[in-house]
Amino acid sequence: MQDTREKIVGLADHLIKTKGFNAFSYKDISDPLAIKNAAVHYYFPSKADLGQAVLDQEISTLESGINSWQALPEDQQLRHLIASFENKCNSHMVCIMGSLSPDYNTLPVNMQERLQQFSAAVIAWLTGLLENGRKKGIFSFRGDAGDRALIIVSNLLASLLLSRVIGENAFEKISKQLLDDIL
Amino acid sequence: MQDTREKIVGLADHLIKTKGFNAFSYKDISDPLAIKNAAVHYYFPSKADLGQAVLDQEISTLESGINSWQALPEDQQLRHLIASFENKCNSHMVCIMGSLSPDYNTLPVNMQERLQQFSAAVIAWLTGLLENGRKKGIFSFRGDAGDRALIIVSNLLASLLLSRVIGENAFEKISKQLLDDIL
DNA sequence: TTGTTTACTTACTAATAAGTAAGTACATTT
DNA sequence: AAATGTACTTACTTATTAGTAAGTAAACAA
Repeated sequence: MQDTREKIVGLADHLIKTKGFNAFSYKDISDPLAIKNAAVHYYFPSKADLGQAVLDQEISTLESGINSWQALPEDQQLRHLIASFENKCNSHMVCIMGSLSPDYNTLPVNMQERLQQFSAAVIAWLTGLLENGRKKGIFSFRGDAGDRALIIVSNLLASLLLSRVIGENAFEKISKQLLDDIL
Repeated sequence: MQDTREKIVGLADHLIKTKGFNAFSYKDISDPLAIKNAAVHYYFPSKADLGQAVLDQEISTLESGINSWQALPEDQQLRHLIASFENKCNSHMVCIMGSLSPDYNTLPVNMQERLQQFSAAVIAWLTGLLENGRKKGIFSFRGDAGDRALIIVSNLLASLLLSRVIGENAFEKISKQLLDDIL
């Protein structure tokens, strides 16, 4: 069954977002699935392979999300992005970038590359979104759209981290201000 | 000598900011100091004790920094804060909050408490700074000063994380926009 | 001078980590 | 019916981890 493979990747994704890549082991995956750790190694010989699979899934999930919002007005697309972060906040997760970037120096090279790919994709999409939205008069902000995209990504990422420590209203406050600043 | 103790805390602080709390071991500290791992355990019986010492030092360093800027105009104080993050960026470090918050769920309780203390101290100080600066006409921004403080902390924290992945100019761009938004 | 404290080292233990080699049960293909 | 592939398990190895108990050499105190 391809089912087990998907369950492993899903669990690994969740573990990265709750405990961090260096803080989970194959046992954390094999136990809940009621299989042996060697079964996880059967699908993903090394932890680097598993990490890469998680990032590949994150990238394709992002791309399909972006695609499905394509026809919506720019502010609605931005709200969808923010809503996806709100979901993570409510289930006490951080985003993949927020989890993996502090550990960046300790990650295998293949994971570093995918993480760069992921962040480049988010920023490129958001930059275009802001630019188009500004042209249409939906958004209003000063300065370069790329810089504004960076600010928004930066705030969403950090809001999940801060929510862990100072409580969940950190996310609300930050995301509200973010929208207020450009609408 | 108290010297060794301080060197241990200093090294641990650096390791947390470069590799993360769960990714360094006592060997990473004992080797460069040319002592045995048991010598580290002599000063800090458990890793939780060492982590607490690092956070206590971070808190007192923060407080003495804040104190030394007290007499300066508010924008100068903010620039000092930003400069301290720029230093971290240049030496390829993230801040203590940026490193520890993704691992928050895996941290011992004493470290969770100190991390809350640390973030509360930063935000309380920055909130007061922004409020005073706005009264004097040095800063100009909409909304609650506490929310704005959250945004600034959030951006500074995340800019160091993003710099790791997408390059160092992420920090420049974000910090520049931050100042532009309120000056 | 004797005893005690300080700052370690030596030499471990127990637990957990990632990873592997060989075997097995079942399904599918030839 | 025989051979092969799939999805695992059993049973390990090797490395690393946090942590500890007991010893030691030098400094200091009574």
